[in-house]
Amino acid sequence: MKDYDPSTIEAKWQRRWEEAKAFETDLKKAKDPYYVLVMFPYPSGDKLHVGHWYNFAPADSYARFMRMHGNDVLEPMGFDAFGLPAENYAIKSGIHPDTSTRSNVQTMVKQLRRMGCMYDWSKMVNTSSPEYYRWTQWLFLQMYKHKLAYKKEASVNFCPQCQTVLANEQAQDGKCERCGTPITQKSLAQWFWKITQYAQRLLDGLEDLDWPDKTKLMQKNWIGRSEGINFRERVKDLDIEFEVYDSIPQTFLAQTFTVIAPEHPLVPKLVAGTSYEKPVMEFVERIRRKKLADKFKIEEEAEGIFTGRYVDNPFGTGDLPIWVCSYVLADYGTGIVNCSAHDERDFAFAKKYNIPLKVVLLPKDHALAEKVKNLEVFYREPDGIIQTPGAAFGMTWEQSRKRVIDYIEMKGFGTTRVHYRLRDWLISRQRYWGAPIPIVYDPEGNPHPVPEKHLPWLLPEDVEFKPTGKSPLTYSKEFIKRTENLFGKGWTPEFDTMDTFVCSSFYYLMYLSSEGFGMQAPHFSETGEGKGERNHLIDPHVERTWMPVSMYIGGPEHACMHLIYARFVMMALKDAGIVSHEEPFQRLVHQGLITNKGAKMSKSKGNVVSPDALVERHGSDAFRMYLMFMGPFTDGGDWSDTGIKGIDRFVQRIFRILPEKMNKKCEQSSALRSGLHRTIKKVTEDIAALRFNTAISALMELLNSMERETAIPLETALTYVKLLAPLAPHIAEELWEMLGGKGFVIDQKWPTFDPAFIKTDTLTIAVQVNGKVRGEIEIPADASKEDVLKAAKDQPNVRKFLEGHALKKEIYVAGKLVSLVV
RNA sequence: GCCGGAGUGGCGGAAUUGGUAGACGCGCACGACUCAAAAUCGUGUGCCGCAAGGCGUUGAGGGUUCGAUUCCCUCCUCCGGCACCA
Repeated sequence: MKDYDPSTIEAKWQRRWEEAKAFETDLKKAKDPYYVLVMFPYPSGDKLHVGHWYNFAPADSYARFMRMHGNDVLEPMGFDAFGLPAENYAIKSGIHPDTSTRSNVQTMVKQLRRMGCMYDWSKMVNTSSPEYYRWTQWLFLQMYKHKLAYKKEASVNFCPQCQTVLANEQAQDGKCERCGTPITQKSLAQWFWKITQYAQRLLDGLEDLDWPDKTKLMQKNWIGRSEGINFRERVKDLDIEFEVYDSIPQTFLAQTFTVIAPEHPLVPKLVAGTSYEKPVMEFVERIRRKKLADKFKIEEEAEGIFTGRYVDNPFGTGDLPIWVCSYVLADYGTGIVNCSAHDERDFAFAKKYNIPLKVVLLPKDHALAEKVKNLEVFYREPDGIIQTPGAAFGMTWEQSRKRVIDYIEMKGFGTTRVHYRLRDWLISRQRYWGAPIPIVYDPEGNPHPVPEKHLPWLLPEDVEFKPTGKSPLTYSKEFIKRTENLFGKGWTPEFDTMDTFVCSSFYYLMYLSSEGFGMQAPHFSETGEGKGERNHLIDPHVERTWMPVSMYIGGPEHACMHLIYARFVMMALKDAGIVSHEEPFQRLVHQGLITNKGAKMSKSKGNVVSPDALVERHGSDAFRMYLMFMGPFTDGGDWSDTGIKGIDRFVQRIFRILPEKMNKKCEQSSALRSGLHRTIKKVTEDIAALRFNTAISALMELLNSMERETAIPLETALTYVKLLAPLAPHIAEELWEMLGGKGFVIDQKWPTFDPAFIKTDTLTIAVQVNGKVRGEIEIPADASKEDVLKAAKDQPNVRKFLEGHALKKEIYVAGKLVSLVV
């Protein structure tokens, strides 16, 4: 028997699959659509690494498993090709991002093909191709049309390294999501998408999604729904009213001052024409400058200045001085907050500026209570006791909440309101390698959408890549000339491009779009270009049948970025009547992260592991099975190739034992039959739950027992090959052919098990005495409880431990064990 | 600080409506084959014991139970997320 030689056999089956167009899915004819999607990769110069394999290969095994269950499976692949790395590479090397991206895509497609996954390459997408970003721009126009896109000046996150603004979601831990540089705050006019309008729907929708609880919780926290009171208040001596948001209204009688954000438009009005105007406006300007100069760090100590104005406090607890204060957020709540002794920051701020405080909550502990009363220590605990006279007196902080809210509403001081932490999505980027925002400005500076007939609104070529804080597109003469030619003299284009997360917020629809109505037949090209022109984003029939994505697999790092943007865009498209579903991804699974020496693989750390050499030596099947066998798919782990040998041996043994032991005439032994059905059950359940590691170990166990048989019937061998097919597709096809199977094994029906065959005639029961295992007994499967207990007590070693003791209790767990207590 | 998750042999890991902890694999040791090595195959692999058998054990400590990796409490360590959101 020859050894299994992956290089020839894998190439052979990849060719056969392709010739038969085995993995091209007819979207319109599908009866049982099942959409398996992995988060599409960035076409980086690092090429395909072990992490991609760890993600893609199990996803493919699952897709194959679903196909063998009779589903019409779509498993597409594409590239999230816009973005900073290609542009940074261009700055360094002078090579145009389009050139390097095309070449990277070509290399990666080649590598991906060698994996032998069921990718339907006819549907490939590349977000940087004009055929694709035409739709990214179309999406922008839809958002603009439905008043979900707007431009405003706001304090935004800015990365001094990348020289661009970033969305809230991309400022992680105060650092740039891409390069790790500390983020600064800057006030700039930028384009936003109104994701906040969907806050409640994004929250409610989570309920019915089959997603990891952790991810749902992260989105929930990110949306940050908070219920509280909006107080209506008046400025004393001025005809100005405003609202103040308070999510913990229990303190309202303790409030002694009010703070307002420096950027708040009310600030100038408060101080206009008074002696406070000059110092206050200087203070505001100083904070603004700090933000402009990238020097404003949020963790710095709070600063503030008195405005000379007071709130005409309706509660009758005295007027509240109004302070401008650096720690107040302009875009959360109303930008104005009432302060009390029972908030830690307010407490510190008041002490710093000698603002009077009032205590309304005391701990039960007397010594501590004295300190709290004397304002020596800050205090706020759920079990603190309310001291203010009235309905809430004597209640705990926690209990009093509802009572206080009812009282406030009854008195008409304010009304309950809901606020969200979620901010609008900042989509402008001052970078080159992205989809240009399809907006032009008239000579007065008013924005106008670029008409759809001019899409794609092409990304100009004649630019300067160097990041200067100015959008690279401003250097393009062609871009400016193009705008003036089309719209008239003095018109200028928007120079910013869109966040790449816009491109990826709807790509799952683009995979489905290549066969829609009114579109030319698609054709595949190495770069993913060449999709025909069409008038609709997606065929409604195809969208109805194929959405939402049945199984979506990707990293957990996207929980509050891509995964929330995509949901928002889908909802907006639904409201615009473009799609019928509200949620894009029904089931979501996060693969684990593969690290190297404990660190995330990255080019800068130089610890990226290339799979190419291992695939060359052991084959795609062995390598993917090794990755799946390492541990649970959702766990990941530190990279090591020790142990791939075990899978290599397994593969070679399958290839040897199956043909060697197969005997068409032999009978199936009852032990083998039982083992086979047990394995079918285990493998079926495990793959369905993405527990590939235990599915593989079950197949190893069955192989071990088959090896002990003198011969195995053909049917058993064929069933084994089918069970193997999702996990090791090439070997399975080869064996299927060798054993005389018809067609592709991937087109066979998945085996089913018969519970009757799993049962065995005798069972082994453990016998415990006082909780310790003292022996084992063999019993017939249908033995009665009495017989089992009798046999247990007769077991010689058990008897030894029972002698001389009175039996207190006897427990029989059917089919498992007997527990005796003396 | 707040919210999650996880700690099992030399290693990756298996087993949870509470029921024989360590499946499967790696590594290691010994043996077979070989002039030899690699590959392959066999046996063993928590501790004591030739064995029968005994003892121990799932981060630490306590609790519930006939029985706890699994449930409860306290603590330790690690990982992930959020963090001037009033």
